[in-house]
Amino acid sequence: MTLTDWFHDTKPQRPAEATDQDLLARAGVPMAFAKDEEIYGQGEPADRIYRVVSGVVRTSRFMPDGRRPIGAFYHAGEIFGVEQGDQHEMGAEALSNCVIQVLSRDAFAAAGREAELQKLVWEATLRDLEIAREHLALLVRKNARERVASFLLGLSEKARHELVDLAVGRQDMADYLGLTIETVSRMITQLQGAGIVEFPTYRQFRICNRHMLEGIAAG
Amino acid sequence: MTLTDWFHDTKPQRPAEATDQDLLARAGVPMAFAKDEEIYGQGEPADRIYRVVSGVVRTSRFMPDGRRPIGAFYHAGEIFGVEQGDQHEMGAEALSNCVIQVLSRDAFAAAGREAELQKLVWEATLRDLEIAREHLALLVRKNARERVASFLLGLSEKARHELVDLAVGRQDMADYLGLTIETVSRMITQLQGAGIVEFPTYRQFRICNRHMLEGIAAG
DNA sequence: CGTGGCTTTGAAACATTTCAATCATCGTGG
DNA sequence: CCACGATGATTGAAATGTTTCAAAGCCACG
Repeated sequence: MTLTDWFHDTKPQRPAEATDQDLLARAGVPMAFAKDEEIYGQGEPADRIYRVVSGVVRTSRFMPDGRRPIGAFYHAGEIFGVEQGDQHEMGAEALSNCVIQVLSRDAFAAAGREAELQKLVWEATLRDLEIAREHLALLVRKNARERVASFLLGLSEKARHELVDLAVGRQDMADYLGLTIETVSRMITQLQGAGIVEFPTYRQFRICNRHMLEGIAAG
Repeated sequence: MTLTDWFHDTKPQRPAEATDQDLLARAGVPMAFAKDEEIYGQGEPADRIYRVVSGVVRTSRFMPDGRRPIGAFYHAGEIFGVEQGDQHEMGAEALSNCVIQVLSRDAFAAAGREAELQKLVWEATLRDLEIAREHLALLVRKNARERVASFLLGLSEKARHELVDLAVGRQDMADYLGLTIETVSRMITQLQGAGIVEFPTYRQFRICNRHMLEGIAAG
């Protein structure tokens, strides 16, 4: 599928998995990253494509004032690190121990898969835009309780087990949601008290009443 | 410049004006829209490309709950209405009386300018992403005063006169900034009281102390 | 001139942050 | 293996910022 095809395609676009995984899976090199390890830094050359095999990755950008707007979280199966320019606008770090499959852009070229590469870039950009817009809507319209509920719900949709791994600490949640640690903590306590979610440990939870959680998240 | 060229271009990408304007200016049909008129609706086929000649346009999306996250504001010279799918994810409306140059996508095809069209789509998407990210940073990290200051500053950069047209009412500002009308109003009063900006009328302003305004906007 | 829509202002209610203290958890070394 | 210390999470109380509700003011338009 070339970009032109893509462009004229009438169906709603979904991050396609099949072909991406093909090449990445065949030619990509699996690499392990430890928790908190940097996968690539802001400003480094963006000459590789990454796919999460396991673990959770976060992209974020450091601002002049020292604070850190977060781009997105990436979970197993998701592709990241694909950027429009040739240097990374945001850095990426492993939030947990991760296995990441890595493929250089040159490998695409070598394989004569330019078109596929373009498609990856395009899809990654669209996905980023969609994520940014949803995030925007969350920040504009939702209060603390709703934000936390949305966040947990979002995580649970990506997760494969009933017991969901938070992967991030409270500070990261707070940054992402535009709240303080303390507020996040209070909201979690509240949701837990209402029997809607359950936190066996600080970093993993289970949804007890999905319907209610969705009600809260919707506002 | 094809998309492949673009992709390999090393320079930081800026919404290019030259070629876009060429085709749009030559083949585009100028149309007038009255204030508050809908240019296209959410869900309508996205088969045209628009460029603002004069006036201000806003894109926004209606959410299930009735509220309205705003995509962006577009001023003279900017291109909008270009979308990845073939229907508009957001509607567009004229915030003031506008002149908009319109060109159908088919016209690009007819002119054998597919590549240019692709480039337009690509650039528009990148710009949207950049706007969304900046907006995100604003909402996550800034308080009411800083948000309003940033907004005014942003408008003034797009404007061509010292006396800047707001184009939007307080309600629109508030929606965009994630605040209430009243808070926006108070912040404006405050900035005015401090002699940083001046509002000769409700809908236009002048920056008296740009340096200070920038200081506030930065946080 | 009114009238209607938008804006400003005020006061009280509310949500969130801040600051401070306590508590849990986990890894480490005794 | 347990105790300890460090890190991160929770809780509380007061302060702050923002919203809400209500009223008054301003401007544009007929």
